[in-house]
Amino acid sequence: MEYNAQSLEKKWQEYWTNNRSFEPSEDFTKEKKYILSMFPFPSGRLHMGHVRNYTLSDSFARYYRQQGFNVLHPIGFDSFGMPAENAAIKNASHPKSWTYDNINYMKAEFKTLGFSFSKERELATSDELYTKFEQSFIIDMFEKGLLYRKKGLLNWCPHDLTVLANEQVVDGKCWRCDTAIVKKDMNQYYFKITQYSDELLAGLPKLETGWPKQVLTMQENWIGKSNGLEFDLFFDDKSKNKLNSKFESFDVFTTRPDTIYGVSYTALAPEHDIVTYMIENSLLSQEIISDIQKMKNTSSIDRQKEKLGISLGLDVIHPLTRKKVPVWIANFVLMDYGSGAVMAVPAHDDRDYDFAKKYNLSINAVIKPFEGEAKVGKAYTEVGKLFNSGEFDGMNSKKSQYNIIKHFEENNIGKKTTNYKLKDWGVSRQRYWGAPIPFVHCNSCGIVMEKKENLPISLPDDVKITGEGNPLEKHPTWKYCACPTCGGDAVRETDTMDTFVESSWYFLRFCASKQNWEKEAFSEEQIKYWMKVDHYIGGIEHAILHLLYARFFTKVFRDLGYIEFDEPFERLLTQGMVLKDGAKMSKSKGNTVDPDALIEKYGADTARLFILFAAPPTQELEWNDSAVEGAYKFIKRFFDRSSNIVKTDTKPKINHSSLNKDEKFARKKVYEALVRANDVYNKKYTFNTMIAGVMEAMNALNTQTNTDVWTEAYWIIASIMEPIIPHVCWDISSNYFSLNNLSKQNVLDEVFIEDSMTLGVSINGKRRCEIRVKIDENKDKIIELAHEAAAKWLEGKTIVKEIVVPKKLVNLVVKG
RNA sequence: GCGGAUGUGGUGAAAUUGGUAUACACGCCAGACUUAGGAUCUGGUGCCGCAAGGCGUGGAGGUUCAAGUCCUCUCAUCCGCACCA
Repeated sequence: MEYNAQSLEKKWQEYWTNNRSFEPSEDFTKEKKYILSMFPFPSGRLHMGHVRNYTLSDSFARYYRQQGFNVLHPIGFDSFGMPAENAAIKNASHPKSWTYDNINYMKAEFKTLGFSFSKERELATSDELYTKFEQSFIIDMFEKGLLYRKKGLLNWCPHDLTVLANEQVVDGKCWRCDTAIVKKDMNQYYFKITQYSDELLAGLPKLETGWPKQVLTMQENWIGKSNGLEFDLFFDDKSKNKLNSKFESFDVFTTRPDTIYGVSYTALAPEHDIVTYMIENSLLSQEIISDIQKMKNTSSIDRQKEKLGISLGLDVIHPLTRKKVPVWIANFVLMDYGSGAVMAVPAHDDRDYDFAKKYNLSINAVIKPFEGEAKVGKAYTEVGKLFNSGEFDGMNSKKSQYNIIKHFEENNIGKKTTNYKLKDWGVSRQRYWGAPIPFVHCNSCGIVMEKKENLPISLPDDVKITGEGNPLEKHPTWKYCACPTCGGDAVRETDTMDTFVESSWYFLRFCASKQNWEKEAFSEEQIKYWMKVDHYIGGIEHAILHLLYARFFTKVFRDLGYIEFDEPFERLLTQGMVLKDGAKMSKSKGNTVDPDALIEKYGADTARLFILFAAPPTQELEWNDSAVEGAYKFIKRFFDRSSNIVKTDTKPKINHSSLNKDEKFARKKVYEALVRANDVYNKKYTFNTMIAGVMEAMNALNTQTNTDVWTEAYWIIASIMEPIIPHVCWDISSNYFSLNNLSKQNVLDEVFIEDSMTLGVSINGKRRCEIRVKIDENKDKIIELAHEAAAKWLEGKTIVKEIVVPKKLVNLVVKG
């Protein structure tokens, strides 16, 4: 029979659908696995990154089904978000129809790829039922004080009168009309994620067994906990007068109190209150004011590229030396970290050093190395010995931090403080295609929560997305409503929510079976059974934000009493990007590979096999058309050679000792592949080497003709390859084994027993030859054999050392 | 700029974590079969060299009997930087 991927795959896809093969059981006494891949934004068509993501999760899901687990492997769509509006602007379409058309198309694509998703739990986050519960949670969080309103700086296009996302700002200009953007201070909603800073940080070590270390490190750095000293710097009288006595001092935070005597200037963020006051009261020249404006309108990343400063003509008094210290504005001082002001020690901080050099400010060293001298021409940032530091002279700089903080505290001029880089999470979006924030602004009651029975607050359908203004704000009627508290005239909040909110709890929603979706977000019983997610698979680009937000929501839901665990994801697998010609696949570069075309030509199994074989999942994947061809040929060979096997409902029993050398070797290779397969799902995720193992087994099988060996091999290989190339494996398994082999496979140790082995022989670490020895050969005999084999290289030399590494090699160290 | 990663044949990659570098595959070369081959099968293939041998894991040093793996410095590429998802 000829291998025909298209008809074979279609046949099994229909079979799986008709048999509801992948719907989880409601029998909660069975052992479960919850396999989740990050759900996609419905951009229109699947791209290779998606194929990689879902091939990985599908392999896990299928593997655990074979192992007898009750598997939940759901899928949905993260369907709110800006691209739907961008498409609407571009094609004069409606975000809703664009989104749901895309979803339908992509669902069909999932089917052709043979992904074993539970179709009955499919959801889109833009569904009203999803919005309903999300809004309800938002209200809960508001009541708990975890959601609040404050001013925040946004990118504002003065021409389109709209807020721009960072990606819509190109070189400081609006992407649509090229107008220079300005930063605008607007009221926005924030989640108080900082209330959980410590817990989010403390939870990281518990994830060490299941999460990649790099992700934990990135999150740790992102939360950015640091201990240090906080103190006030007081203006001298002259400066105080300049400021009309409005400000006495400002607050600074430092993680290096040991360098306090080295302070030679201080720097404020351009957004600092004092700067704002000086601008508003014309205490600075027009020229300086416009420089400050320019600085403020520069993105935080661009600001760090070139250090810029502006002298304010003010001085503060050093808290210990009582000397005058000039006050500057510096573009690298961030308003939202610490107090937006720093003490600068150019002698011992790289940034401060560059800045001082540029503006010719003094550099006062106060720490020197324990031995020798510090390098000239750069900041000395290492630990050392204090000098020029008053009573602290001679102390170890690291240890002096404690003493200096103590000194500040005893004299009541400063205190020990902990700071975090983590900021509260701004969730307001001034856009249409998102979940409305369920609040109402009432003239008499102020900001009022919507009543839960009125949820969901749905979006109006009759809008035109033009890219100008906020569509909900502009809508003629939508925002007008009665106050839920007093019944008086009120207006709805027109901000919608960040789409990261939806993706912060979708994994909980998946636990609920569809018949209860109207009634509740999820049930306690279902959550208890399915959570946590056993394997979570997605792109490394989500290492920080999405994963941190999902962890935050989990802790909040716990504190709201909805769930009983602290962390949502037991194990995390972060996949690398899919590249072509060394670059990320993108439409603009024209280097995309269309999954549909690939499936049409070779079938889904080929696409899946190539993707898992070409690189380990955590690494970048370089696309290669001829390697895809190779994957296809392997499957075809695998299918063709199934003609060597005989029909059976049970695995053949083989007497290993009666086999010849080639047969034994083939069997050993097959079982080696099985051992590797089990390792993949449990710890290593190295599908590529597991597949290589199967290929080795196939090559070895081909050197012998024993039908039992062939049959046993296919019984096992069709089982371990089924998670990867399911269609062809189901076909073979149903043709020959009544599908009985698609189940847990046991390793037979007897096939690994050998009586001799090969050892490498090295001279001075350089491999020269090899010897064959009995498995339990003693050391002296091994050395003797090594001497014989390496005689040529030992001539005229003296052996100074002989190293035997059991089961590996012999190294002879020679001289002369 | 800050934080995180990656770098091994012509190509994608492997190496049980300090122990025979290049498994498996692509490509290439040769052969077989064939009217034909962009099908299939068999064999070969790190680089230099006729050979002996030498060299070889981005680069430069170091530790070790032994380094792709550990240390120091350095270069290049990629991811994230809070309104892309």
